[in-house]
Amino acid sequence: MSQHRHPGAPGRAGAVPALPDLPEATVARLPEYLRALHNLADAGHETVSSEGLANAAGVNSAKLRKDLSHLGSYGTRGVGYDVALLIEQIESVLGLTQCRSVALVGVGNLGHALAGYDGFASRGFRIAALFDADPARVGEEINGLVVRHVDELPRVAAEQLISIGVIATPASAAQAVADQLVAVGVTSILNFAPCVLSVPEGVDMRKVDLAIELQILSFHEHRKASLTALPGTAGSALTALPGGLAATDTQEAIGT
Amino acid sequence: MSQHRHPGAPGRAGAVPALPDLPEATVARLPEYLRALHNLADAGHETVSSEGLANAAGVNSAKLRKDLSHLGSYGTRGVGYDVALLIEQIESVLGLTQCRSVALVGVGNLGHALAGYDGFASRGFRIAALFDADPARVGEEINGLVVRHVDELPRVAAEQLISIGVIATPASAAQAVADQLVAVGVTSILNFAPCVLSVPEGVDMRKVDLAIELQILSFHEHRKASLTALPGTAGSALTALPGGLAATDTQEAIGT
DNA sequence: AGGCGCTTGTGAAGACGTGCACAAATCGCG
DNA sequence: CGCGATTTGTGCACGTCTTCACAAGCGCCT
Ligand SMILES: NC(=O)c1ccc[n+]([C@@H]2O[C@H](COP(=O)([O-])OP(=O)(O)OC[C@H]3O[C@@H](n4cnc5c(N)ncnc54)[C@H](O)[C@@H]3O)[C@@H](O)[C@H]2O)c1
Ligand SMILES: NC(=O)c1ccc[n+]([C@@H]2O[C@H](COP(=O)([O-])OP(=O)(O)OC[C@H]3O[C@@H](n4cnc5c(N)ncnc54)[C@H](O)[C@@H]3O)[C@@H](O)[C@H]2O)c1
Repeated sequence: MSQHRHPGAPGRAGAVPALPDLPEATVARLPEYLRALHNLADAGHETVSSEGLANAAGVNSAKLRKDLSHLGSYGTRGVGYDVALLIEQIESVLGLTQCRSVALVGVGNLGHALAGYDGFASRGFRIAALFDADPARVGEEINGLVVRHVDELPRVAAEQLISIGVIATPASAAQAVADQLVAVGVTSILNFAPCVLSVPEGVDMRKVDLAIELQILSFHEHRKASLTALPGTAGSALTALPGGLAATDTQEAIGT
Repeated sequence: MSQHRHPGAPGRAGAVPALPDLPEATVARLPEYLRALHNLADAGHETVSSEGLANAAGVNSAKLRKDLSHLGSYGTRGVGYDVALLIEQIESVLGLTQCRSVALVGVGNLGHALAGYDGFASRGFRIAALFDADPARVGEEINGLVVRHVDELPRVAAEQLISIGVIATPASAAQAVADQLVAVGVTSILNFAPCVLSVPEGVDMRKVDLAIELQILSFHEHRKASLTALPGTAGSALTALPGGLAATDTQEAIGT
C-alpha cells in the first residue's frame, strides 16, 4: 500500500494541530483504543496504564505505547494515561470533534440495516441523506429520514456538506454511484458492494466485503483440518473448554 | 500479529495438497483474485495475463504474480494464466471445494440483512441455522429458515457440522455467544459487534466494524482538510472530474 | 529452424510493522 | 529528602510485505 503518502505535500500542517503523519497501522487502531477508553470512562476510571488499555483493546502493550507516542500523547510515567484527556486527543486526531455527515446510497436489504443503526450517531456520525434509484423506494421514511432519488444527490450535496459516502447498491451500480459521489465533491467512500472501484487520486476508498472475510476463515478452517489429519501433537482444538470461560490472553487473526 | 504461525506444527501437511504455508497478506487477496477471475470467465476469457488480472483485482501485477507463485500456480510464460484452472486452484487452496455451513447468531437489524443476502450461497457458503435469544423472534421464518432459540445451539450443531459462526448480537452479548459457539466446536468466528472477543488458541476470529471504517475515513478527511488550508500546490481534490469517467489507475487506502 | 516479442517467476532491496528490553521519569512513602 | 516501585517512551533487531528489475521460458511468425 503506497497510498496516503501524497507526494509533494510538505510535512507541516496548516495551523494549530501539526499533524504528525501517523503510520496507517496506527490510525487503524486508534478507533479501538477510543472505544476501550470510553468503556473505561463509563466504568469510572480516571487513569489507565498502557497494560490495562492494551488488554481492553486486545493488543500488545508495547504497540499501544508506540502508537500513542506517535501522536505526541502525554502519559505520566509511573501512573499511566489520563482517560478523559486521551479520549480528547484521539478524537481530535481522528477529526471527530466535528460531526460528520454521511450519505447512504442504496437503501435495500443492507441499506435498511445501516440506516437504522445507532452506532453511527454514538460516534459522531450523522446520516444526512438516503438515496436509491428505485422509484418504489423513493419517499419511504426510515428512522426519520426520507429516501430521495439518487438524481437529487447534487442538489442535496449543495445544501449540506457531505463528508463520507456509503455505497450499498449492487456491484453493477457501484462504480456509477462512486463517480456520482466524487462528482459532487465527496472525498471519502465506504463501499459494501463486492467489486473494485476506481476513484481519482485524493479520494479515499475503503471496502467491507463479507464474502472475503468468510473465505479467509474458510482457508484457515481448511488448513486446520488438514493439520489435524495426522500429526502426533495437539488435536485439542476440537475439544470444548472446561467451563464457559474463554482464555483471556489469546486473540487470533485480525487481518485488519 | 504473531498469529497463524502455530508453534509446534511441522511444515508438512497431511496427504495430497501439501499446503505451502501462505503469507497472510496473500490469503487475504486470493478471494479478490477469485472474484475477478469469475468475472473474466463469465465474460468469455480463457486466459488472462498477470497485468490483466491485477487490473481487474485492483492490485500491482508484481504482487499478483508473487501471490500466485506462492501456491505453486502454473501460468504459461508468454501467454498468461488459464482462467478456469486458476479458479480451480484458488478454490482448492481456500477450501471452497466443499460447501461450508454458517450459523448466524443474532437476527436483529443487521442479522436480517445477512440472512437474506444471496452473496453467501454464490460463494459456497450455506446459512445452516439462525439463532436469537429474544422469544419474540424465535419461530420467525426468514428466507426459508426458521429462527431458533440460542439454547438449541448444541443440539443443532450436533446434527450438522458448523464451519463458521457469525455474531450479530449487541456487543454486551457477544462474548457469551462466542463462548457458546466455541463450546459446540466452532473454530472460526466472524464478529460484527463492536467489541474485542477472547477466544482460545486454535479458534480464528475476524471482525467487521463499521464505526472503525468511518473513523479511519474521518481521519483522512481531517488530514486532507488541514493540508488544503495553506499549501501553494494542488487543491485539485475538490474539483469534479471532467466527464463521469474515473481514472483507472489509482485506488486508495485498502487497510485490509 | 531460428528469432522475436511477450509474459511469468523470482532474487534482492527497501519500506513498514512488531515486540523486546531498558533507561528515564514520576509518584508515594517512610 | 531519598528510595523503591511503577510505568512510560524508545532504540534496536527481527520478521513481513511490497516493489523493482530481469533472466528464463513460451509461442508465433517468417
Ligand atoms: N445484504 C447483506 O447482508 C450484504 C452483505 C455484504 C454485502 N452486501 C452487498 O451490499 C450491496 C447491497 O446489498 P443488498 O442486500 O442491500 O441488495 P439489495 O438489492 O437489497 O439493495 C440494493 C439497493 O440499491 C438500489 N440501487 C440499485 N442501483 C442503484 C443506483 N444506481 N443508485 C442508487 N441505488 C441503487 C436498489 O434499488 C436497491 O434498493 C450488494 O452489493 C451486496 O453484495 C450485502
Ligand atoms: N445494523 C447495522 O447496520 C450494524 C452495523 C455494524 C455493526 N452492527 C453491530 O451488529 C450488532 C447487531 O446490530 P443490530 O442493529 O442488528 O442490533 P439489533 O438490536 O437489531 O439486533 C440484535 C439481536 O441480537 C439478539 N440477541 C441479543 N442477545 C442475544 C444472545 N445472547 N444470543 C442471541 N441473540 C441475542 C437480539 O434479540 C436482537 O434480535 C450490534 O453489535 C451492532 O453494533 C450493526
